[in-house]
Amino acid sequence: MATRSSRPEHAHKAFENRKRKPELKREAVLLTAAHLFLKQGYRRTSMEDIADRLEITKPALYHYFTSKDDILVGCYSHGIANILGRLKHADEATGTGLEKTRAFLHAWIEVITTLEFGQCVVSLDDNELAPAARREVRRLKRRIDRTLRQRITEGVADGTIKPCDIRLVAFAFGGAINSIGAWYDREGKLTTAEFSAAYADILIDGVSMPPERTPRPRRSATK
Amino acid sequence: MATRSSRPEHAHKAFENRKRKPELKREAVLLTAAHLFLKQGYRRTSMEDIADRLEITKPALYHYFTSKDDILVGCYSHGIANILGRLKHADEATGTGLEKTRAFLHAWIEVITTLEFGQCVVSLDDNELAPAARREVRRLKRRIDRTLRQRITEGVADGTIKPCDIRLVAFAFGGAINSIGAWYDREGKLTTAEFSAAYADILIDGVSMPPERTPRPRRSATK
Amino acid sequence: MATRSSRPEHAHKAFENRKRKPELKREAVLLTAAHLFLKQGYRRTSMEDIADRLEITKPALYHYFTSKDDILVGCYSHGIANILGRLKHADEATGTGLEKTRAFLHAWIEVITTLEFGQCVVSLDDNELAPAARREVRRLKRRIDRTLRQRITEGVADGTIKPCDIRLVAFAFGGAINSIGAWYDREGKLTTAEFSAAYADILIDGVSMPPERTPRPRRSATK
Amino acid sequence: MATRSSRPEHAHKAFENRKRKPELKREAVLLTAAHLFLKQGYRRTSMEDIADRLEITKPALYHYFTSKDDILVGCYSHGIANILGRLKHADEATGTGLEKTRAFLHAWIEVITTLEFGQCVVSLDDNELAPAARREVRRLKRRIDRTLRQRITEGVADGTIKPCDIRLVAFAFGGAINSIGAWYDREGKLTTAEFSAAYADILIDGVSMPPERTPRPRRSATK
DNA sequence: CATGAATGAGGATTCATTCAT
DNA sequence: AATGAATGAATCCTCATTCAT
Repeated sequence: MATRSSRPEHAHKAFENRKRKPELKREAVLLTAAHLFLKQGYRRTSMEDIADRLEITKPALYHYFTSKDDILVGCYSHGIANILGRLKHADEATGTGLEKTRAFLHAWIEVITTLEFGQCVVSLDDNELAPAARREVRRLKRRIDRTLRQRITEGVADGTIKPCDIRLVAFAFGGAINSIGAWYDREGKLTTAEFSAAYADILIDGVSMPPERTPRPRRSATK
Repeated sequence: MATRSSRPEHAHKAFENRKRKPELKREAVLLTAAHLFLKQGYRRTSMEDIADRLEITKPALYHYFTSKDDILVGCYSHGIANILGRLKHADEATGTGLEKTRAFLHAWIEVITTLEFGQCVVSLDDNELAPAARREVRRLKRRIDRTLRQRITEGVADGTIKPCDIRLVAFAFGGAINSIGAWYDREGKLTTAEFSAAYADILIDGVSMPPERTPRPRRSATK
Repeated sequence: MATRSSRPEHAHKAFENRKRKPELKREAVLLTAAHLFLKQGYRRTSMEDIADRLEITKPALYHYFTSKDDILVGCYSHGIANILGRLKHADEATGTGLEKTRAFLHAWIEVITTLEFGQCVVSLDDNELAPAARREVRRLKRRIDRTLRQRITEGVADGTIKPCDIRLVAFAFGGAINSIGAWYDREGKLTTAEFSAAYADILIDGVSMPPERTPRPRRSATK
Repeated sequence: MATRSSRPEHAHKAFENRKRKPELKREAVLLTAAHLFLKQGYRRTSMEDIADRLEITKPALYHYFTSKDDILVGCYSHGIANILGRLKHADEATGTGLEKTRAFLHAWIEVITTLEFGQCVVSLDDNELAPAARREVRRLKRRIDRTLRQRITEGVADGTIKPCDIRLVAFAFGGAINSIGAWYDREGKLTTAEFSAAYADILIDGVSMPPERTPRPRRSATK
């Protein structure tokens, strides 16, 4: 209990001073918690882990959050708010359904790779949440999914996207994007923007070499 | 307390008879455990949950496995063995790199959707494993990834796959496929084969409408 | 969290104004505390509960009382002072021992039903008190008991009360009266005075039908 | 954790042997818990207190009971079962309403003074219980009260009990009897039977000297 | 005076695991 | 081979109380 390791590598400075904007401290708790939840999982992260890392005591956490669940909900809320915010931007993009879909994926990928909160939304298991909170979180998640499907549907309608099983496509895109958190290295060489573009293109355009645009007729197209 | 009951809907019959191959029982434990791990997560599944579902006692589990970890490792092993087995088949397919890649994805998807063990490998958090086991599991996972990358590389080489960031493509495919477990409904309408094909095609061919193959100049290209 | 709100239905107005006699505030705290202690029990009432209800902060409570215990002691003191005060009145009544006993019970019942402080004395568990306070409280409680016994003794002496085990009678009366708090509804239909009289009569006169006043001599009274 | 005082003064021998009727152990837990609950109150009695006294570990308690609440419910059930059992006996007594009421009080007092479980029912605060358990307990408690009122009503009907406010009478009787636990000394000089009789008589017959109904002299009063 | 913040000391409960039989 | 019993080590959470401002 005495010799706890863990230097404050994070934004724990918020707790250095007693009198300080409580919002900052809430934020600091969420940031730290999000980090640990992603690294070790929700269950394996104890309130003590979080407190230790912030160099405060366990009960102090309960000053800002009523329960561990509440902290998780906080991470989700932050993440979802961010995602929806950026996604709305992307939504205002004009263009073909295909372009809008691409913009949507871009934005989504960016949130995931930029914010740990965003990653919480896609990586953490909302089964941990109490029923009420879970319902709320799922409602918001569904909203993201629904928006994506609408873009795809538009694309199919205006002929820029191939007729396809929209549900399946949305799942494939979602899965590919959500998995990013598991391996993406924030310090990698690609810039976030480059990465987002490249990743979105892979998903949208596929990888198969497009048929040569030769005059000769071909039948054996991809499928 | 609570409604622990739950009729043995699974393969617990192995325990009905006293005289029975222990191998069968080990199998039954793994099957049940895999099911619960996937449904509730490893941490939230207690040894008692597993024992209850099998209608045996907790210590009996320790007859077949030395620890909860050991059970998890068992699930992984089974899953990996299966995946590698089927993937080897797919590998023997001949054809262009593109075709081989497609066959590989097919096989992979099939394992995931068919076997709970397969799903364990991709859905469960290997952070739960002891270091040694974790290393082993990761080695095997990497093997799958490596194989996929090789197929893609072949495709790029023989011109059937567009030049692309292979690492990125492999991740996208992996993510999309591994996420299947989260939403795929074994009782759905599509047959496994149909589903695998459709899903693999989405990933490989993308969804953007291929440019018209006419000789005339085009403007409204995909991007 | 939770619905702590609860408009100040009680005498918390003492805290509305900054400049105010601290005595009033002490009183307000005690009143609120007594109410909560009786409703939820001492242990289940947290300092925060009290503070919330008064719409002040927790540390503010420590301005007026040194500890939770101290508040409880305050409730007891108030209650005992009140009880003894009223009981002295009753004591000054003249008449037979029976009449004085009846008057005593009256007064006692009235204190219990009228004052929450009075009820605290009889309903709250003095085991919660620190040893010193406990001794004091018990001394005072004993004083009440002793006074009652004296009245009864007088009644036996002057022939208005049947010879009986005085200790037992005092306990029975005490128990019946102290239990009132558990079910008595301050808003009930009986007025306090009516109720007190009726209740005291039951205790003193019993419920068995008095033997017919026939001319024949009888010895073996009720039993 | 090492030097715990508390010699096993109670029936903890049930835990001396590993293989033993679990019913005995459940019973031992309940007995010990009832004792402590009565002595220190439910809230102030920790699971560790109970475990220590039984010289077992805390989690072992959870082998026999699912929660602290469950233990309390156990005490209540035992107590209520006993009370109702004995009360049924008393109920079968024939005679006037007055006699039946007296028999009922007898029985009730006996249970209280004989069994700690019985005392739990009347002394412990059922507010501690979870809503469901509380409802059940209250239902049973009400049954006792209802039976008492019926006896009284019968007495009023057959003219052996004075017309009175039956609800009030039942409360007075209940209060006086339930308070017994607070002061009754099992080791006292009166035998339980004598005590029960005396106490019931006080309640039923009151203490006021019956009006002399003959001019002739009297000698020995009622008792 | 008053307050938001912080804390130390429990307390109930869970669970993987090990004994004794 | 299998079981009921038991345990140690957590883990979440509560609360009376004290600081720093």
